[in-house]
Amino acid sequence: MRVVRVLPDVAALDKTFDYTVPESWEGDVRVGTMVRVSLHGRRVGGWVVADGVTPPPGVRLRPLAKVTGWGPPAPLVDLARWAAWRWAGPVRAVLRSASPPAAVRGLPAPPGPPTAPAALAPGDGEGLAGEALARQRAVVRLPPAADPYPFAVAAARGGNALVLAPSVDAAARLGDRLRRGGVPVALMPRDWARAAAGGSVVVGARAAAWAPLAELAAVVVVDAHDEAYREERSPTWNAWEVAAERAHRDGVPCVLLSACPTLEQLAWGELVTPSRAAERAGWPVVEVVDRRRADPRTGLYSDRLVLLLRGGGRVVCVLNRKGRAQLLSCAACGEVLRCEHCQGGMAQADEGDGMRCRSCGRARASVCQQCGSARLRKLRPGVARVREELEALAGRAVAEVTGGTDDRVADREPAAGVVVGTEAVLHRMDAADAVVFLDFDQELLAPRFRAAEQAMALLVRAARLVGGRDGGGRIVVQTRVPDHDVVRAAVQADAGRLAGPERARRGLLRLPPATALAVVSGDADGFVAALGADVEVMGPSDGTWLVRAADPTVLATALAAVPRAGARLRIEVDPVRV
DNA sequence: CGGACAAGCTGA
DNA sequence: CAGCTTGTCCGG
Repeated sequence: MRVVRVLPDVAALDKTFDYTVPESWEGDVRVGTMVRVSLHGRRVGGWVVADGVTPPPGVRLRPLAKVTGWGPPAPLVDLARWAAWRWAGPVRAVLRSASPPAAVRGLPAPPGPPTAPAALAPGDGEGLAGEALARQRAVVRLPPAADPYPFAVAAARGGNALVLAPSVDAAARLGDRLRRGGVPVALMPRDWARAAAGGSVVVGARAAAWAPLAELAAVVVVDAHDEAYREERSPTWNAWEVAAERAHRDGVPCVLLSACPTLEQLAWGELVTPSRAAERAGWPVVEVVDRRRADPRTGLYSDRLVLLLRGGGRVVCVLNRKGRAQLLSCAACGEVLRCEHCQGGMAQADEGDGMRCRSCGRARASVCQQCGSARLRKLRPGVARVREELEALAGRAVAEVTGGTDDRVADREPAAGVVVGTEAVLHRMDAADAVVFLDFDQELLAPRFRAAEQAMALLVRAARLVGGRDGGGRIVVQTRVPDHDVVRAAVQADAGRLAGPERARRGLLRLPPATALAVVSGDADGFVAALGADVEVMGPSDGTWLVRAADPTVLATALAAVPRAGARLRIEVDPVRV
């Protein structure tokens, strides 16, 4: 009797169980197949994770209850195990990402060969693509305005390529272009079955790293630095790393494209750069407005900004602060307004005249706790307030975009207009004549160890809206730190200038990639206490511990060595912020 | 996870 | 001691 091992899709049950395979389903069951089984009197879904196993003696086996359909192919089941180890989470969660969104009962016939060899604009990055694909691990520092398309086409020529883009939208656009170019495309997750059938280039966002391709030919990751590639839920796997591991296992090239590759990525692969002239041409002009000597009363509004606002054209202003004012002071005595309960800073309430504590959320009237004056000064105005002030300065309508606005601004705003928003505005718009970072220091000096890389990524996003140097668009950066490595790298259109100093800083502070980190929270006292000597445990502070190891392998091994039976804890490996 | 079952608590 | 809550164990 054939026996398979099944991992049930049941939360908090990371255990496998053996079942017999009824003869009528012989051919439908293999490693990865999605099944239903009876477990403790109920029917649950799960994956076949091993075939032809010898069950432990003394258990009465039950037959599989149902074959739901196709699931991740065997090598991906193995890769899922690796990812679960690498990011210290349940295999089940990873297998879910690797499974089709709806039951797949059969695969379509693979498409024929490409209808037309995908055409490329001559010289348009094709040389660089060839150069990159000739390596097993390449990081191409592709400037913001350069087109990733030639890389996708070049990868597709070799057979079943996997192309990842940071958003579903970006993936769909790239997929459309490939399809128009005559390349058969499977867009994940919609075309899961077509991807599994082979013969197509598979294009998709984060979860497409788990696309069911057989005989992978090459991997291309577009905008590989993008944090959208990181899964937020535990296990916090990163799609570029999963795709890279996959390519490595299959012995095929993996190419990461990014205008600002992360230090992890630079450590992983071989850097391929375009010519200095090409990289320069791919960045817009970046203007620095030095605010060190600025009158504090002019606040966020430099003469340069006013000139741009009045000049017509589409101007996008970025300020990463929501609401009206995030910090207030008394105009009479100068005291900063603080919460009477927790001493946290008070923010202006979104509606009405009151204030709300940013830490504990308690509300109170807008009156100075020191002198009772009701005349307040806004120390940190938010987007809502800034919109009103920009409108007054510009003499034309200013639209506000926040995380809540979900449609694309391009669809409803005139071609020339002023838009202000949090960084979400950079995702909601396609084009602009200028992007102004009203307070870039907030990004540069943010208390997160990846702040510099994240700030650089914002500049890259902004550069996408305004285009390359010859298009005439520009980025304006208002800052009191004009000599910051990020600012200099962007001004000189040379992302490489950031890497060296940033790597040195991280090394000094023993932060990734010099070390590997995990944040452990929840019911974790026992867990962290049992961790081995090759990791360093700090904390707890605020109920979370920080675990540090020499590298990701040591970290994963140490975390995997401690049993977690029943403990309700969360482990975030490679945290974005610590 | 969720069902089964045992041990512990309460009120008459 | 029935009736209920709470805790622990276990699944093929």
